[in-house]
Amino acid sequence: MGVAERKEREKELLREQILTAAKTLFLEKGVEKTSIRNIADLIEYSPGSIYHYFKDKNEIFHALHQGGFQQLMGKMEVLITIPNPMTRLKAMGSIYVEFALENPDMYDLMFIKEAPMEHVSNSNDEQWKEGFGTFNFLRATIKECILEGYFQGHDQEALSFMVWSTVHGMVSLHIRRRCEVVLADRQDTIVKDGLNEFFSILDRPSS
Amino acid sequence: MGVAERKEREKELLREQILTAAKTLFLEKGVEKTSIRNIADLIEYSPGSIYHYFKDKNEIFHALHQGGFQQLMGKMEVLITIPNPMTRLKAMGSIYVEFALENPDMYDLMFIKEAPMEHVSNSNDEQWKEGFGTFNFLRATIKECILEGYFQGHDQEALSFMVWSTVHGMVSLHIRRRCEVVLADRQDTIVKDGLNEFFSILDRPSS
DNA sequence: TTATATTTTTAAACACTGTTCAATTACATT
DNA sequence: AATGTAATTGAACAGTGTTTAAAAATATAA
Repeated sequence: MGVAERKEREKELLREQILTAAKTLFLEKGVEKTSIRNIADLIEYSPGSIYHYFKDKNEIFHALHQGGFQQLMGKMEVLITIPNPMTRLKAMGSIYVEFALENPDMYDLMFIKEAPMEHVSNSNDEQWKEGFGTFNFLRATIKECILEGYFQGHDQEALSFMVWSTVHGMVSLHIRRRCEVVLADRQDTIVKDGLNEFFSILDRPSS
Repeated sequence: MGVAERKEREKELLREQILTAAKTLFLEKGVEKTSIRNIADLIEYSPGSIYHYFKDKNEIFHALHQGGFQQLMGKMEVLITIPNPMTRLKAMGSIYVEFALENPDMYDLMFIKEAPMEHVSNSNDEQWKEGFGTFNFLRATIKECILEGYFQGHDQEALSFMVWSTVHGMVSLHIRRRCEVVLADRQDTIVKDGLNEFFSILDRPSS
C-alpha cells in the first residue's frame, strides 16, 4: 500500500522542481520579470499545472524566502562557539555581509523586495521562526554586550535594530547600486571598509 | 512669432500633467502596478499620447526620481547655518530620516526601488548633480568632524558610506516592513530610537 | 482663403503578463 | 475491464508596455 506514499513523494518532487526552476529564473532576471510561463517552460509543463502546487506566484516567492533564511541561519551556527559577545557581534556582522555579497539576489529577495510582505505578515507565526531566530540571536548578543559593559546605558532593542540597519543599509545600497555613481572608485571594497569603520566605532569605550 | 514658444509651453504643460498624474498613481499604488493606461485615463488622453512626451515608463520614473532629490536638497538647506560639524551631522541624519518617514513612497522611489537604475547610471552626469550634492555634503561634514578630532584616524570615505547606510538601513527596513514581525511593539518609535542610539554611539570619544 | 506641411492624438494591433477553468489524459482501486 | 480520482492541459479572460499607421488639429505659405 505504498502507492499513496510514492505519489506523495512524486508530488513533492515536482514541487521541488518548480521551486528550483523559479529560483534559477528569479535570481537570473528578477521576480517581476519572471513569468509563470517561463517557469513552466523550464520544467516542461503547462502554465496551469503550477497552480496545482502553488496558490499563486507569491506562494512560490514565499517558499524561496524561507529557504534563504534557513541558509543564513546555517552560516550563523559557528557563532555559538564564540564566547566573547563583542567578538561574536562583529563576527555576526561579517557573516551577514558575507552572505549578502555572496548571494545578492537571494538577499534582495529576503530583505529588499516588497512583493510578498503582505503574505508574510498574514501567514502564521510558525513560518517566521527563522526570521525571528536570527534577530533574536542578535538581540541576545547585544544584551550580553550590555551586561559586560560594552554599551552602558543603551537600549537593547533600539541598539539591535540600529546594528542590523547598518549592515543591511550597506549591503542594500550596494546591491541596489546606489553607491556606483557616488563612490565610483572603491566599489568592490566599500562595504567591507564601511563594516570596519562600524566595528571601530563600536569598539570605542562608553563615556 | 510667439507661436513656437506658446506650443512649447503647452507641450511642457501636458508633460507636467503626465508627471503629476504618474506621481499620484505611483505613490498611491506603486510603480509596478501603475499602467500607462492608468496614467492616460487620469489625464483623459489616449495611452499612445504619453509616448510623445516620454520615451517609456522608465523615463517618467526618472523624472520623478530627480524631483525627489531636489525636494530632499531643499530640506537640507538649513544645515549650512549650523557651524559645529558634529551637530550638523546629527541634524542631517534627523532631516534624512524625517524626509523618509514623511515621504515613504518617494523615498522608496529614490533609494530602494530598482527599476530605473540602469537608466540612471547610463544617463549623463549633469542629471546627477543632485544625488551627488547630498552625498558630497555628508562627505564634507564628516571631513570637518575628523579635522576637529571627532573621528580620529577614520577613513572619510568609508565612514560617510557607513553613516549613510545606517540611516538608510533603518528607514528602508521600516518602509519595507521588515521590522513589523520582529519588533511588533515600538513600531512607530523604533526608527527615532535607533537614530538616537546611533547618535549616542557617534558621540563616544575616540580611543 | 486655400493649399501644404507639421505636429499632436488616436485606435488598433502585437506580444506579453497572472490566473481560471472546462475538458482531457493518466492512473490506482474496485 | 469499469470506475473514480488526481494530474495535466490548452484555451480563454482581462490586464500589461509599446509600436504604428491613420486621422485630426494646427501652423505656415502662397
